[in-house]
Amino acid sequence: MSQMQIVENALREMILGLEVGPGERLTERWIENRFGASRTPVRAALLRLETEGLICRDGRGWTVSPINLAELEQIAVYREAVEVAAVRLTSALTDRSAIEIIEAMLDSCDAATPREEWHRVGMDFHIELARLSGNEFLFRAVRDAMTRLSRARWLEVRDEAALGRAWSEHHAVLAAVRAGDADAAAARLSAHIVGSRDRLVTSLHNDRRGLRARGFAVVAV
Amino acid sequence: MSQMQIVENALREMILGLEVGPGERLTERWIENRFGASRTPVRAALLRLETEGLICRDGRGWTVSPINLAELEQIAVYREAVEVAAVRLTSALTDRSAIEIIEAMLDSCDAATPREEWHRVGMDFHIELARLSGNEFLFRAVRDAMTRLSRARWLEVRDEAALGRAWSEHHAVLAAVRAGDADAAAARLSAHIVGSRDRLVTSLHNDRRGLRARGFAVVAV
DNA sequence: GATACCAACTTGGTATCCCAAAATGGTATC
DNA sequence: GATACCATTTTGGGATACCAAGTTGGTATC
Repeated sequence: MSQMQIVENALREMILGLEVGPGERLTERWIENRFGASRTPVRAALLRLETEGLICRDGRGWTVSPINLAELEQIAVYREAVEVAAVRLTSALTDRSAIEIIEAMLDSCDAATPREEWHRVGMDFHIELARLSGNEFLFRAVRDAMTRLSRARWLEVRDEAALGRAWSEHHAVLAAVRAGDADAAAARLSAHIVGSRDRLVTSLHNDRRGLRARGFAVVAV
Repeated sequence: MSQMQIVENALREMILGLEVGPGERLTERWIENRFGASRTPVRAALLRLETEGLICRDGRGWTVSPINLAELEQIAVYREAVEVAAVRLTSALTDRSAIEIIEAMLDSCDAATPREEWHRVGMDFHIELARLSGNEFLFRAVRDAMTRLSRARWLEVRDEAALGRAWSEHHAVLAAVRAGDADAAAARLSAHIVGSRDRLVTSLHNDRRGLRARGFAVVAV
């Protein structure tokens, strides 16, 4: 694997894993030393991560994108549009064998499963469902939206009750898709996304003080 | 303006203007000489254009993205999802003054207007309508989709009747938006996008031989 | 004439060097 | 003690040198 990809992936993991806090400054030289690569691949990786929205230019330098409440709400609207379109296509599929795989993925999480895994599976549910639509652009849009939401969703995952609600909503969507009922699937997914947004915004709002204390930049509306 | 942006913009114009044909190979050294920049900004520009889908990796090198029929159809589905979501938001706006600006933009095109301008205005209609929604992600999605469609739409623009149909459909959408009728606006926009896709696919199919003769790579389904 | 093989060239990937501008930190002045 | 000013350092943008892998073209062999 090329140096650029190594740096890109490692840096993405650091950002998504909150090892570098939202709002933190990044210098090309620091990354260079941190990963033992030269500036050429480092800069290529930064350009990539910028298009993913994980970092942003800060004047002449780079900053880990802050968690932006207004942006999170806009993303919810955006992902509702693309996910609903995708799930309608998926509901029309004749071959529904892949649905079982997704359901099994959901069921693989139990009380013993670490939070990190719940978090990943919760995102992959949406991504894989969109992938099934067969539309590459809807798929990418959902994947990118989930990536952008990823850091904020860490907070939601700490709420046991919210997780249970989300999981049962996931199952409800899958049931409608399996039945080929596009309208029901769309309605349930839509409700899930709106509910998910509300839970996220609420817990973010409650935790803002704590986040700032940890040095995380959280931008309000 | 930085060298990178100069190279990026100039190269984008060349690609969108079909000055370099779809499927054509690009070498970093050629671009370097063509624009008098060194490889650092050239590589940065290439990485950017790759994320826009205008160029793609071809093994170890770079290629101007071919015009891909299957991809165009997928983009139509994608943009229908995001544009309809955007126009619903736009229809809910109380301040509709910006609608007049868009309408004036459409009306600025007449028989004396060069085809290039018709093409640009036709794209900007959709982009600006999405921008009015106020949702940055829907806006970017529409803009990116139109960029990806841009080269193929050059072909449609040559058809006088198709242009007239498109323009009257644009006006119909605007009328519904101005009336605040989100459902009608959504339905009309949706029909326009589907019709636009059909016209595009048809004319592309008819012209494929001519395109190949000009050295353009056109990938079928 | 076909083919196997090799040398020269081309190309993208990487490292490194230089530069201008901006940030930093210390110091002199009030 | 606050502040204006200047030297130093740091930083990102750009240019260039080098390398390994892949391509090409020619040549020797059969």
